[in-house]
Amino acid sequence: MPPTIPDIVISRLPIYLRALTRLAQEGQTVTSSHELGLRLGISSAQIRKDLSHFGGFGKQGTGYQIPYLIEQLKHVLKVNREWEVVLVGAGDLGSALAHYRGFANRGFRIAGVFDNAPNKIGTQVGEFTVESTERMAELIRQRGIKIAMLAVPAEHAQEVADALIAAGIHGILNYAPINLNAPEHVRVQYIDPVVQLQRMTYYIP
Amino acid sequence: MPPTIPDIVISRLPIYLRALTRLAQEGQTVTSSHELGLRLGISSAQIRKDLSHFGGFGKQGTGYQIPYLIEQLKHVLKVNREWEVVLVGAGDLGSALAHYRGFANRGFRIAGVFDNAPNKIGTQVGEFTVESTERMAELIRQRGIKIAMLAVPAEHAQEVADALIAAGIHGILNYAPINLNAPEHVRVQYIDPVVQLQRMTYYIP
DNA sequence: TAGATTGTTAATCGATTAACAATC
DNA sequence: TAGATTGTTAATCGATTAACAATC
Repeated sequence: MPPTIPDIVISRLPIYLRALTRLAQEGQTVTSSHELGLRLGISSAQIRKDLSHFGGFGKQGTGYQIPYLIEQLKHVLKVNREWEVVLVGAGDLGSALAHYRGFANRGFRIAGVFDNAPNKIGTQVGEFTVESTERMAELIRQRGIKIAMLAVPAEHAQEVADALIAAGIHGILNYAPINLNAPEHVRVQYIDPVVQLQRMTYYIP
Repeated sequence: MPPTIPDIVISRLPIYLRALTRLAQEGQTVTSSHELGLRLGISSAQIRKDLSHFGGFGKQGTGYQIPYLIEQLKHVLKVNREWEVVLVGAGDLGSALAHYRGFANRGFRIAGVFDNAPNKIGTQVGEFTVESTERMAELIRQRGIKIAMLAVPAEHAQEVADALIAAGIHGILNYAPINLNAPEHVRVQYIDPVVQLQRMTYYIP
């Protein structure tokens, strides 16, 4: 059995991947743990240690080939393929997410947008026609979709989450400002701008 | 000199505050570290330890008075007052943030929306008229604003951040998918949905 | 070769948990 | 009083860092 990788290590890999992709865009082909660490405010030892969980991706004396390391990290994170995701909630935030062009080249594609408000159903958001939440489970099952983005009001987040999980969803990116209860096998990630803001004010004189 | 509180403790306080506020909304007036921990998937010992950094807020045998604990946490996090924030970037995401009604009752108020695109300047987003980024520093200095939300394309994020910092900003909530370099005294928090999604795919079979 | 940088080991540091006296 | 729960101490656990042999 492969050893379990600490979750905190996994959580840093997308940050490395993002920085490496940017370095590549800037035309750089090689980097070192030291340089990457400087950019990210992380120690070079930590970067080397994190990467060493998955194999030796670098060369002594020269460092890491950026395109190669990008491929390896994508492979580890399983984003060397495209994941379809459903988006639930077609309000301001859902609409912004539906329009966002940054998912495609990083491994994700919105496969459908759902809302239960009668005045939303049938309307167009970006390239999507908003569908009734009643048809949500159907699409998820049909296409084997594993990931959902949840942009509904806090009052409805738990019930929608329950429906998503029942339909086979394994990961929820929750924009509602509320904690979700979910079974062990479902990963929930949270995005709440106010929580982030409140994490800053403590430090501001 | 007061002892330094670990950053990881501070980062959990907004989560506690959010859950307590919800409990209060549900009409509950008292809770325990055990109950709160169950809701959040955190051990009761950790919650008690975290809170004990700031004082004894509970009573043996009965637990915590929710309204009192809420007030105390707001005080610790300095959100028992209103912080003005500037929003830079009036695209889809900036527009969604400008419309978001969830800032006001949690300690934050958008004081101005800025963009440098000529076709955006002067337009209305929610209750705001988009202003040129040239007038940004003026407002920040005038009103002593300390916090900014950054919703501009990655290519411009660093230069805008530099301008914000020069104008006196101490905290940046960065929605651009790029790491920002900032001096020691500036707190930067990141919101990148793709990073969150990539943190889930590793675990999904 | 000399310089640079990796991958890894051991040491250090810090965070979480368990346990319990105090007490409501 | 008996039961419940806090705040805190000490033990455990896990993550980060320092250091360096290996080697490009």
